[in-house]
Amino acid sequence: MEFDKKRDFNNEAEIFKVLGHPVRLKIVAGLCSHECNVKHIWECLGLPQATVSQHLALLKNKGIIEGKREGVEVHYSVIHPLARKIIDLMTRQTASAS
Amino acid sequence: MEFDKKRDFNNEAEIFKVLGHPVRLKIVAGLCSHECNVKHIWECLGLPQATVSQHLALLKNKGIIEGKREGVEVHYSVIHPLARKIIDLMTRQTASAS
DNA sequence: TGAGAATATAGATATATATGAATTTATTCA
DNA sequence: TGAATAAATTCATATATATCTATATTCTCA
Repeated sequence: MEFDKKRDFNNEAEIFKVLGHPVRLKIVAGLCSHECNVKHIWECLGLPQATVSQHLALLKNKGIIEGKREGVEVHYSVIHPLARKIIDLMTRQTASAS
Repeated sequence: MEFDKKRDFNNEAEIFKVLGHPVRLKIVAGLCSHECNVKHIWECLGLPQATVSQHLALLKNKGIIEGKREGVEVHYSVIHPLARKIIDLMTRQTASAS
């Protein structure tokens, strides 16, 4: 049976849902190549600090990124293997996926 | 600059957003292995017909699936290449992605 | 043509999410 | 300690989404 009531993908759906926001996707894609601090992110993206911070909090709660405090700054990096693979796949697609 | 204000992933984010719902993800995953009609889907999933139909409409509008009418029935299949690859990646992960 | 089955759509309502402003917490360093 | 900077949290509000019920559409076939 290809549609199995019992075999669900709830965890995976959670991941997609979180990645399914342009700002968060941009953040995760950026963090995939360079871990960095929060200020750098919101300055680059031209977004309010609070907005970025809230997106980061969500990403952290879902286990997609993790933050390490280094002095005054908190450095974030992507720790979720599937998320990383998905971003990889996506960025390799370049323009063909629109 | 790893966070580029101009280089966005809006199209990709749309795809993730649509896949980021347990029911839709299950539908798309199922359709990846077998195209089939609507009744089969909602019967297997144990969901109201209207609910499934609306999820299908959304998936169709986003270009992830397409429906072909065959007599009384409409058969759906996955047509979005990136979506297909993502589902592939996901199902290959099995239990490791939770 | 008209009954019946398969899908789709509309409208209503509950819930979730996004964002901005203001505030708070955490940390450094003079 | 206290000023300054980085980040997180809270609260209010606007917007989007999910789902249900009811209804409409599309097609087949007797």
